[in-house]
Amino acid sequence: MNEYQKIADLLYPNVKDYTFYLNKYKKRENVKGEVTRYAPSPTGYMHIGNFFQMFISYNLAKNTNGVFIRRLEDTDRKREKEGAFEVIEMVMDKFGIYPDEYETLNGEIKGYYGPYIQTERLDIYHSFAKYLVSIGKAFPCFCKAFENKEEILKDRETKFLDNDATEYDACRNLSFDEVKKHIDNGEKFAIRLKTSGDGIKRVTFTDLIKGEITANANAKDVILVKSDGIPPYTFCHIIDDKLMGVTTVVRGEEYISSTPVHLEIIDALGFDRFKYCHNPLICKIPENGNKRKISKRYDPEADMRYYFENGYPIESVLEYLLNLISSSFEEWRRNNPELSWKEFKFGINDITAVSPIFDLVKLNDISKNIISKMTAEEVFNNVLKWAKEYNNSWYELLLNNKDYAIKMFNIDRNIEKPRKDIYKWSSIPELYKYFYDEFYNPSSIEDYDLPNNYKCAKELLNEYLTIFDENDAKDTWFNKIKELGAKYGFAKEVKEFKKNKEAYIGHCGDVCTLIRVAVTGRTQTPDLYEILKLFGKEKIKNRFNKFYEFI
RNA sequence: GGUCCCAUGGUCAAGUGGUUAAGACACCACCCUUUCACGGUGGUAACAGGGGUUCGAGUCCCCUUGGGACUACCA
Repeated sequence: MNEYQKIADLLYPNVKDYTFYLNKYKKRENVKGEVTRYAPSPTGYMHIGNFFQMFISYNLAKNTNGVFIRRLEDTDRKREKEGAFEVIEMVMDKFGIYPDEYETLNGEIKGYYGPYIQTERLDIYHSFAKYLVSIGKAFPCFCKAFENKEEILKDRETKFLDNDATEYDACRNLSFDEVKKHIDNGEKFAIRLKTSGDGIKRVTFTDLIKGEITANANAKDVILVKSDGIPPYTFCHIIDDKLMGVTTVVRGEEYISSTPVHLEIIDALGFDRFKYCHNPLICKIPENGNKRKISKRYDPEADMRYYFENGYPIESVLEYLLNLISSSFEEWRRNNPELSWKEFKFGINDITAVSPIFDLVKLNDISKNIISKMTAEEVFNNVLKWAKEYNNSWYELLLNNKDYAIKMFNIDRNIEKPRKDIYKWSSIPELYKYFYDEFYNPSSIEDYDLPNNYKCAKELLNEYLTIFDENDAKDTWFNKIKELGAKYGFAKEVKEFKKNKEAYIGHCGDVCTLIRVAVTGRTQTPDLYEILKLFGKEKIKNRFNKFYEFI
């Protein structure tokens, strides 16, 4: 037994040989497509950039008939945020993105390559750490870690000053006896990689989005296992990805610069390298004009829960993201207006290399189109679902008279050119409240900027009530309005009015506006004919009477 | 400081050596029109700068500039 093996045994006396795990987790024989994973750490509530990356990963697996894994990377106990993983589970669930393999916090496991929670895999990591020590590619370190971020920042400043390309640790050449002395003292140890980097060597790897990247090879004795016995992301993701048979690592482009470290570890372990796909980061442009990563601290839309609270249909968010991921999505959508986004297959080459700027206006536009294609029933169900969680009074209101609500949502819908004014469910109350008597709230007629017609408003409206028939066809209905208006001095045709403005007090459109205002309290509403039909004579009469108080 | 990534209108973008430099969103105008929408037509608006290579450069190379990421016993 050589010196390295003796140290390894001293450090990890009771650990299985790493080959045990290599044998236990067999290669996936029947999977031809890409095996990808989403590996969130529960350090914050789900961020849109995080979701973006997850969504790319998911699609890559789906589009190639591969496997999509969700793995919880909970190795940073200090930064762990309670409830964060539950939010991730909830968000994925609501968006209908189901991993093929996963583990939930209440212990439900799906897949043969688990556990899928990293803190449940510590023995595995220790085996591989022991192996690296035993072949002299890693070593125990007894130095003191930095306590906080300030210390790190301060240390960084001095490092920048001398710009040393290599960073070898003081403990890298400890003998067995020296190690034993520390251990016997009861000191805790971390494991560091004994880098073969010299600050001159370079590495090249291929990124599926950016192409070939050449960078400085790692030349730091990086931490493989922290002194609390838990490895950092750097080490465990490699072992997990290997054992779980991951083929392509999809992650944010902030990881490009740490890839050389990962490569050295992979090589040291004797694994095959993975394919990499570093996706761009979603950005914002704040006041100062400089692009920056979208952040939950400043941008409410960065938190995925924003879309639930505001009631965006999940398809809207997904399609917007697809639009950012692949430039060919929009054209595909135009050519396939009826298909689900799930039918859209994009290649990895379609993914843009540029960090896109998040555009809420564009998202809203996509959302308007999606909602305009829904049936009234679908709208009703969606609004109801939203209201149940975020607007109790509207939940009651809608549920109270479902038929009425559906008829209301059906106005200007299910036609060739449907109305497109809803992009999120939370705007429904403001948009539709006047359909309910308790919210019918007209103000003084002068406030509506009508032509002079308010002088005869009451008589006209009263007479309209006598001729209104909810069974009239639209043409008949409109003709009646024209005739009635003519009696009071309104032009029957707009063109006629424009030609000879002096002869009339307004035109038939003005009569409509008056009726519209009287019955809804607004100058802007969907189709008036449909509204009147839905309301019926009695309701119209009541509203007219209330409106008279403001004349 | 160092390393890496990125660079076409306000935004998303097409473009793979020869184009009048697409399209979408937003904006503006007009048309349609009972309001608002929808729809239609048109418009404003871009290859960051400088050098090369080439008969020819948005496209290839170099430099500059600008922006971003990383540089932890975080991920």
